[in-house]
Formats: sequence, C-alpha cells, structure tokens
Amino acid sequence: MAGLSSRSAVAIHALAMLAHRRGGSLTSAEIADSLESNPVLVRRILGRLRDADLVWSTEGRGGGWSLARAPRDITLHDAYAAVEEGQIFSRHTHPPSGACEVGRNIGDLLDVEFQSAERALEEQLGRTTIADLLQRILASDNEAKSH
Amino acid sequence: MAGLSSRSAVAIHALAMLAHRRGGSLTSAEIADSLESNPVLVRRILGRLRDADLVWSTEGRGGGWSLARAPRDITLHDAYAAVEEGQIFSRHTHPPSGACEVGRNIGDLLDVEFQSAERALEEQLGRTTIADLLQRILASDNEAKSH
DNA sequence: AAAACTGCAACTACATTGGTTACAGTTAGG
DNA sequence: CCTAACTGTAACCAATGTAGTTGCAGTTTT
Repeated sequence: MAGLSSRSAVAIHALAMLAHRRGGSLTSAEIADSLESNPVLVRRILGRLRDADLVWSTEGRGGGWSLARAPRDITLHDAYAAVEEGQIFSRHTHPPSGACEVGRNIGDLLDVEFQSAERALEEQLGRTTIADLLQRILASDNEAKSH
Repeated sequence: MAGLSSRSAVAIHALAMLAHRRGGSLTSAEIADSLESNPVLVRRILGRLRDADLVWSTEGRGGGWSLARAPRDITLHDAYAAVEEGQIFSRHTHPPSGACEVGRNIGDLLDVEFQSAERALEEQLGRTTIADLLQRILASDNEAKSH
C-alpha cells in the first residue's frame, strides 16, 4: 500500500484529452495511445468516470467517450473520487485491546484525525479544474515549442 | 494500493502509549498486547520512529522503548512521515506519449497538483500533537467510565 | 455482412502488507 | 557466570490489490 493507484493520474489525463477535444469524442484506443497503455485499462477507468457522470460513452462503430460537463465544472477531486475508493489511511487491522486505556479509546479519535487530513487533501484537489489544467498544459507546450 | 498501510495507526498508537507512561518505557510485547498484534511488527515500526528520533530503545533485560521528545513536540505528521514512505498518489506507470500535446506536458503539472494536495494533508496532520491526542483519549475514557 | 467500437469476464505477473518463526546479540540480576 | 528478558533482523508465508493482457459478446455505422 505504498499509496493510491495510478488511476487518478490516468483519469485526469483522459479528462484533459477529452477537454482538449472540445465537444468531440475519443476512443479508448486513442487515449491508450497517449498513455502508452491498454484500451481495456482505459475503459475500466473511464467506466468509473461515467458512473460518476463525468463522461459518457457511445457503443458501436464511430463510438467513443465525451465529457458530460464543461471542463471548468470538473475538478481533480471529482476525478479522484470517481476512481479511488475508500480511505487513504488504513486503520488498525485488529481492534485494539479493551484492557488498555489507550487501546479502547484511540480508534474513534484516530478516525477523526485521519478523516480531517483526507478532507484537506480533497479540498486542495477540488481547487483545480480540468479547464485550469488543460490551460497550463497548452501553455507549457507553447513554452516548449518556442525554445 | 487502496491507500496507505496501517503503520501510521500503529505508530501513533504506540506513541500515545509511551506518552501515557510519562518518562517510562514499554516493551514491544506490551505495546503489541494493546494492539492485539505482534512484537516483531511493533519493533519494525518503532525502529522507524527511532530512525526519525521520535523514540529510543534500550536492549537487554529490562530494556524497551521511550519517547525521545515531549509529547507536545511530536505531531501526527512526524509519526506519519517516519513510517510511510514515498508519495500518496502514484504517477503514470509508463511515461505518456510525446506525440500527444497532453501526454508530453501533463506529467510535471500533475506532479505539482498531487504534491500540493499531499502537502495539505500533511499540514493538517501536523496540527495535532501526541499530547493533544492523549488528552482526548483520557477524556474519552473518563467520559465512558462515568456512564 | 463487415468493420469499429464498448463492455466485461478471466487470467497472469508483480509488489506490498501483515503476520510469524527463528535466532543472534545485549543487558541485568541472582 | 549463567540465565532470563529484552532488542534487532532475516527469512518466509498468505492475502490482497494493481497493471496489464486476451478473448469474446454486444452494439452501431457503413
């Protein structure tokens, strides 16, 4: 458990690509190309984004994926929450001993602390939208080209 | 990678127990008892706390573990940083395609976002000390006893 | 009918974690 | 000086979750 999966990175990458396409759509193969990864992996992750109403998909020939909202209305936290499950911190694997003053009380208090730390992380993620990110990506690209 | 390990919870639990002992020491077996866990596991984690100068240990008969600082000078972030390694978010497993405008620029920008989110979490953890936590643990215990 | 898609189940390889056993080294006490 | 009670570590196991892949059924356009 050396941290969370790379699904957040993949999800945000895909959302940025879709935002770059404006209203247009992309296939899972096209997104997988940019990720140097696999279309099935992309569909798995985009499927979760669809469950969270961030994107929608159409089947069959000519099908693919599109944004379900404006890029400025999707935050990095939306992407994170859609693909990453549960809590960041793991709690005690066994309930601590009730015979110990610390053991029988620490559980709930630790929960409060961990939850507020996670909330701080989520709030920070919520401050950046896909539109913000795409703008910086394009600025970064122009910067690179001019050198 | 459904989050971090439970090492932070174990570390904080152990620090709270040591703080409760005031200047005294505890053996890894005593701490393991409260955790309903294993002395070796405890020594592994307390070893990291020692590397971070939060506790010290003495070997041999009558040995054990003690705090290396006052409880009010140890934050939950200190414990977290000592036992949890690396970053919370995983990055792209392969570097994205350089052929894609998004792919060749997103890496660094995502790093900035993820790092500032993690910093927010760490700052929140830094706001609570072991002394704070122990005080609440004891208050919680008295509360429970009075009913 | 064929081509180009999504959706999904199943499987592999791999890393990490929690847990355990075993044992060497250190120290205090009788 | 010998034994009991500790720490320190290495080695190993089972369980879990992830990334990656193959295969195939279903859907839609041409």
